[in-house]
Amino acid sequence: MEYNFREIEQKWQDWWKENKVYQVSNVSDKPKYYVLDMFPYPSGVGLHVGHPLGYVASDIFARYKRLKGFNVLHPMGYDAFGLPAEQYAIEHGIHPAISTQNNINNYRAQLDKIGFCYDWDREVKTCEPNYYKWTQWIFLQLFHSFFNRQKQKAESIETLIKIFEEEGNVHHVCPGDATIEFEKDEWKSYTDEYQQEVLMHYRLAFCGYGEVNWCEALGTVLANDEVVNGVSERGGHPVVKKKLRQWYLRITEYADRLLEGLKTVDFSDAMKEMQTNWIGKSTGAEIKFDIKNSKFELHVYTTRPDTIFGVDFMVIAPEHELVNGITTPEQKQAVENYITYVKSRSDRERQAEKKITGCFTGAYAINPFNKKQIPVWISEYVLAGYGTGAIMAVPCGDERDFKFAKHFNIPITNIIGDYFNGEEANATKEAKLSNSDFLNGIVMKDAIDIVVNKLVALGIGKKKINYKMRDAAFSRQRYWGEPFPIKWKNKIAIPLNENELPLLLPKVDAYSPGPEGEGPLANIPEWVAKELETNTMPGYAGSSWYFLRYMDPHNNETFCDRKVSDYWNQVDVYIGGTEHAVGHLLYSRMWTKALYDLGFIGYDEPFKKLLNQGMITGNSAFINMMGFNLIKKNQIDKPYIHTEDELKKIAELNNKYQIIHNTFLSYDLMDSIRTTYSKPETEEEIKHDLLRENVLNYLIKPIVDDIKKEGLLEKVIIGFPNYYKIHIPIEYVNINDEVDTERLEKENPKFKDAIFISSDGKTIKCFREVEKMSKSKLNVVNPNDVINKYGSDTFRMYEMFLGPVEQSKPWDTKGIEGVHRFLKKLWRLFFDELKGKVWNEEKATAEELKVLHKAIKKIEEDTERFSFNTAVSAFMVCVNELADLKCNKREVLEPLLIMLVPYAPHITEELWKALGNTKSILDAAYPTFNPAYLVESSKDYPVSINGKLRTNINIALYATQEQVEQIVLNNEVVKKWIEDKPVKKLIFVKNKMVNVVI
RNA sequence: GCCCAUAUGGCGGAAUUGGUAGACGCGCCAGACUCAAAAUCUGGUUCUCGCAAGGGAGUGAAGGUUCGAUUCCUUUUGUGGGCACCA
Repeated sequence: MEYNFREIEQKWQDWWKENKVYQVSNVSDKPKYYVLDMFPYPSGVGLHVGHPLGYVASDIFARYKRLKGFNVLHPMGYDAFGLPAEQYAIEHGIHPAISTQNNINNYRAQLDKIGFCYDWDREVKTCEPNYYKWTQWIFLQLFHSFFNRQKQKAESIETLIKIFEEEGNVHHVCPGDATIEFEKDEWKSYTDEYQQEVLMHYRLAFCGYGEVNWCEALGTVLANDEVVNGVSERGGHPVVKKKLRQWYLRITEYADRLLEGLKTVDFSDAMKEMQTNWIGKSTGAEIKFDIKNSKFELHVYTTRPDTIFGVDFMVIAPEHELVNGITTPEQKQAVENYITYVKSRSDRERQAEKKITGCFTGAYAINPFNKKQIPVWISEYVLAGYGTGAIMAVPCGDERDFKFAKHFNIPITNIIGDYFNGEEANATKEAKLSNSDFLNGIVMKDAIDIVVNKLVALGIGKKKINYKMRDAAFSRQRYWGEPFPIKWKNKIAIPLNENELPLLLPKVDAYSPGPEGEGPLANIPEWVAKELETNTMPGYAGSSWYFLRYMDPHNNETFCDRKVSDYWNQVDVYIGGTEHAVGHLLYSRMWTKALYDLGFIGYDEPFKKLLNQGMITGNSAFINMMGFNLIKKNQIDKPYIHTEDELKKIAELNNKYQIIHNTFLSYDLMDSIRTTYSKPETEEEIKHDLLRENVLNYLIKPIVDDIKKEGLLEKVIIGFPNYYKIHIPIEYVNINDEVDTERLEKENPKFKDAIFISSDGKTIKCFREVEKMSKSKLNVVNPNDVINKYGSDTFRMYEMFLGPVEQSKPWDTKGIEGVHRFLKKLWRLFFDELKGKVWNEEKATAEELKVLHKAIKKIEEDTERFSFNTAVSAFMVCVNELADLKCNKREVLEPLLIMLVPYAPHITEELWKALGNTKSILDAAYPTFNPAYLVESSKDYPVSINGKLRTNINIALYATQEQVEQIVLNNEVVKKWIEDKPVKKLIFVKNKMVNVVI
C-alpha cells in the first residue's frame, strides 16, 4: 500500500465537509478559544504561496487547541471593498461586485485545497449589504458620540447637548477647535445650524476638510501609491494637493487609551513600539510669538522650551494659514513660487528630501523674553499637520535646523557652550545654558520647567501634550465602498435612522469620478436628488470590526449579540502581517474601545495576542541583455560638426541599439564578457578572450553594418556595452537555473523569435534574486501547483518548515522533497509496499517510549510558542528514530498521529482510521507528556579550557562540584592542556558544561 | 529622512534563560540494491592546515562586558517592511 495523497486528501476533505466537522457552536461546556486570521483582500491574481503561511500557522494552532479540548472559533472571510476592483471596473467595464465575487470564488477554491478547518458557515464579506449595514450602523454610533475627556470615554452626543444647556462648554474643551468657548445661554441662543457645527467639532465621526492628491488630468483623487515622483502612475500627469470635504474619525481622542491598552495586550515589542511611535505622544510647550509690525501671532510647539534663547529663525509650513498674512510684498513672489513647488510634493518626499530648500517670508517674530527679532521662513520639512505647523529653529541643538542655517547663512547662537563645536548640532539636555539670559548656568533638562512656568505666568505660552497621530481620514472619493448613512440638508449632516439601513450602494454602469473631485456617486441623479453623501468609506471600515461579526454572522437584529460576544470575548490569537501595524490594528483597537464605551461589548481590546507572520518572498529569475551607445566622434577627439541629418540618424541608431532587443545572453557568459585580460597568458585566459571577442563581434556586427549603411563610419564610435537584466517567468526555469528556451519562445509572445546566446551553444542560464512575490515580477508560485504535485499535507508542513513564521523568507521548492519524504517515511511505519500492514499491537520498549515522549515534550512546547519549523523537525527526528528502532507499535504510533493532526490532517485521519478507529481523529485527546521516560543518570559534559572546547567527559548527574573537579582535572586531555599551569578557577554548571580557567 | 525588523555552511534554517555553533531538511560526494532508472537504504559533508592523530579560524563589520557571547552593550554596513487614500 502506497501513500496516495491525492486520493486520501480528497476523500477526507469531502468527508469533513459532509459531516460538518468544522461547524462551531456558540454554546459549549468547553473553554472557548478564538483563533483569527487577517482576512484577505481578494485580488484578481489569486493566492500565492506567501498568503497561506499565516493561515497554515493559525490552522495548526486552532486544530491543536481543539485537540486540547477547547471550543475553537476559527473563521474566514473577505475584505471585499477596495480600490483595485474599482480600477479593474474602469478598465474592463465589469462591475466590482462581479469581479470581486469571481475573485472570492477563486480564493475559496484555493483555500479549500489546503484543508483548513474554517467554519465556512460564518464567512463574512464586507461588501455585502447584510454586513455593511452594521458597518454603517457603527458609523452612526460614532457620529452620535463624543469623547468625554473627563471620563476618558465615549458618550452619547445627547449627554453633551445636556451639558451645553446646563453649563456651556467650559468643562469640555472643543477638540476640533479649541477657540470655541461658550456659556449655557450662548449655546441656547445659537442657530440650529451653528449648534450642529459646534457638535460636529465634538463627534467621534465628523466632517471636515483635508488635502488629497488631486490629478486634474484624470479628474480624480489618487492614492499615495498611485503617485510616483509627483506624477500619476497611470499616464504621468501632474498631481497637486487639493482640499476636499472629508469624513474623519477622532482617533486622537483615544491616543492615551490606545497607549495604555498596549500594556494589556500580548503584541511583540516591535509592534508596540511602532504603534507608540505612530501615536507619538510628547510633552512640551506651546509658545506665542508676536510678529513684528503685524497683528498676527505665531504659535509654536516645542519639546525643548529650554532652548528658547537659541532660536535663530522660525520655520513654518508652506501651507500655514499665516503665510499669506505675514509675507512682505518684496518676498511675495518668491514665497508663491516656493509654495507652488511644495504643492507638487508628497509628505514623504518632503521629509526624505536631503536638499535644503526654503524661502524667507520677510517677516520677523519677536522672542518674548529678549525681544530679539527672528526671521520667519517657510520650508517643506515642516509639515502643517504636526504640532502647530511651525517650529522654532535652534541650529546649535538640532541637526536639521543647523543645516538649514548653514545653507541660508543664518547666524547661529550657541547656548550650550563647549557642547557645540560649530561643525554639527548637539541635541544634548545635559549642557549648562549660556547666552540664555535668566537661564544662564542652568542645566537644560532643569530649565524646561522653569521656562514653561514663566511662559504661563506671562500668559505667552502653556504646557502642552502633543500627538503625532492625526485624526483618521475616513472617506474616499470612490464608488466601491460603504455609502455613508448621511444626508445633507442646508449644509447640515443628517444621519439616517437605523431602520433605513443598510443604505445600499447603487448599481452604476460607469465609475468615473464626479464633478469637483467628488466620488462617482455624485454622477447618479437619484442619489444626488436625495442629497445623500457622495463619499464612501475607506477600506479599513469593514475590517475594523469584522472579528465581532464572525461570532454572530447571521444576526439581523444587531451587529453581534452581547451574550455571544461575551462568550467568545477577545480574539485569543490574531495572525497577520506587520504591514498592518499602524493602520488596521490601530483602527480596530479604536472601534473596539468606542463600542466598549458605548456598552455594546464587554472588552476594550480586540486582540489578546498578536502574531506577525513574515512574507514569503519570490525567487525571481533574470536573464541578461546588452546594448551599445553610439558616441559622436567630436565628443572624443577633434571637433567635428555633425549635420542635422547625421544627428538624427545617430539618434535613431542609438534608439535601436541602446538595448539589443530580442537577444538574450546566458548568465554564465556575463562574467566572461565583463572581464578582460590585458595580457592573456594561460590557455584558459586565451580561450576566455576569444569567447568574449566572438560574442561582442556577433553583437556589434549589425551595428557596424548600419553605421556603414548610414554613412556614419568616420563620425561615430561604439561605446562600452550597457548591461541589462529582465525578468523571465520562473515556470520556464529549472532547478539548476537553466531556461527552457524552446517552451519560452513558443508560449510567451515577449520571447517570440528570440535569440539566445550561450557559451556552449546549448544551455541558457539565468540568475536569481529574491524579491517580493508579485505578478509583475513573474515570480508567483500558486499553492495549487505545489499541492497537485505533493499534496496539501506536504505543502502545509513545508510552509512551516521553511523557517520561523514571523520571518520573511524566500520561497524555494527545492526543499519540499524532504518534507514529502518524511510523510512517506511515516506511512511506511504503518504500511509496507510489499508486505502491506506492518503496524502491530506489541508492547513498546522503554527506548521507544523515550523517543515518543521526547517528541511530545518538544512538539507541544514548540506548538505553544508558535515555533512550527522546529516542531516539524522534531517530527522528523521522531520518525527517523522510530524507523531506526523498527518500531511499528500502535502504542507509540497512535499518540504520534494525534500530535501530527494540526500539521498534516489528511494523512493522520487516514492512518487513524486504518488503525481501526471509527471516530474522527480531529477530536482525539492530545497525548500527555510523562517525564519519567526521559530520566537520565549521567551526561556527556563538554569540558572547555579557557572557554575553548577540548573534550567531553561523561559524569553522573548527581556528582558534586568537588567530584566533578577531581574527575575533570584527572582527565588526560585536560591534563595535557593545563600542562603545569595553575588552575585559577573551575566553573561547573550542572547539566550544562565545565570550564577550566588557567 | 523617520520608525521597526533582520544578517549563522553551497541553500532554508537550529541553538527556548549567556554554557558543546551548524539540529532538521535541501543540495553535493561516496557506496548498497537494480540489466538500467526511479524509489529506498548506508556513510560523509562549515572553512582551513595535516596521510593521520590533532591544530587554527568561524555566526554582516569594528570595538566592549564576561571564566564563557549567535545571544548583552556601543558604533557601523547591507537587506526587508511601514510612513496616514494599496490592502
